[in-house]
Amino acid sequence: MGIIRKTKLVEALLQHFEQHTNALSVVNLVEHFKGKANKSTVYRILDRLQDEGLVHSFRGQNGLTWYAKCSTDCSTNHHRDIHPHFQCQQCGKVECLSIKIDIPHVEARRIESAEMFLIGRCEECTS
Amino acid sequence: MGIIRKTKLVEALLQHFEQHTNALSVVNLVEHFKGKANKSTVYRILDRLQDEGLVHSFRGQNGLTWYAKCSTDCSTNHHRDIHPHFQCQQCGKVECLSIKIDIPHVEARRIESAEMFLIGRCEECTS
DNA sequence: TTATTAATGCAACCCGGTTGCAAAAATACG
DNA sequence: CGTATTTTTGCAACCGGGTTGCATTAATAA
Repeated sequence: MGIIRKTKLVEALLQHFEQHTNALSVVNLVEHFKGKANKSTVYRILDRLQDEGLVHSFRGQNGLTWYAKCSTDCSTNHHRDIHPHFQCQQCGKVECLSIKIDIPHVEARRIESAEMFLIGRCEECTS
Repeated sequence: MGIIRKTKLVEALLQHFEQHTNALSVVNLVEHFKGKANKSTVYRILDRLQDEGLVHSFRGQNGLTWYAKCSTDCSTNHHRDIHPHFQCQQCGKVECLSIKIDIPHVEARRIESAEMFLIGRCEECTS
């Protein structure tokens, strides 16, 4: 009854996520699987993996979509994980930061989720 | 020597921002000025206004671009204002929150800027 | 093994945003 | 004020990330 089928491409994508701790942009993924998978297929597999709670997505610098492997505390129904994402403006890599961000309490508004995107320099690129 | 010219459209856009305290999506602006201004022109004026430090932009829910009037503490060279943005998931309105977000210190990374986007319900939409 | 259902490829499409260029509007200047 | 200069604008075409409908193919169920 597994509603998501383990096709070759699904396996390939999952394996790719295992091998890359950093986040991956959809554009890169489409490029990487060019010839092996159709663009639409990549998009649809990512959707499914996100529905399954295996990966999560967020938007980066130019409104581009990024995906990263979910950590253990990222369950199926509890998306939009409450951790910030970081991009190094030098080398361009994007990663999940394993710290909790505190969601501000705002008067007269009920906050239900929050996204934080940090831009800076990673250790390697700090000269 | 004002490097930005005060054309009718620039005035119109500025006035529009005066009248709307909430943030405005570019899509809405283009729609609103349809017939009076070309799409490209709207984009270009917004760019210029941002360069002048009169408005600032950020990305909302679907990677769409939003603009809002800069507050007094938002100077020309100090962009990407350190305040969070909020969108009501019920009525869709987007606004700047006049609270400071504390940028987390992250080990082995130099953080240079941060963006926070909050999703929830505004007072009117909280039943 | 076959029937069923989900996944894939393809091609066309959608839409937010950008660009090159000629025409029009602002500003500078004599 | 009138002209030269520079910035803006409109237009039309384009770019690219992302989506969709549909027929074909691959997984799973039975």
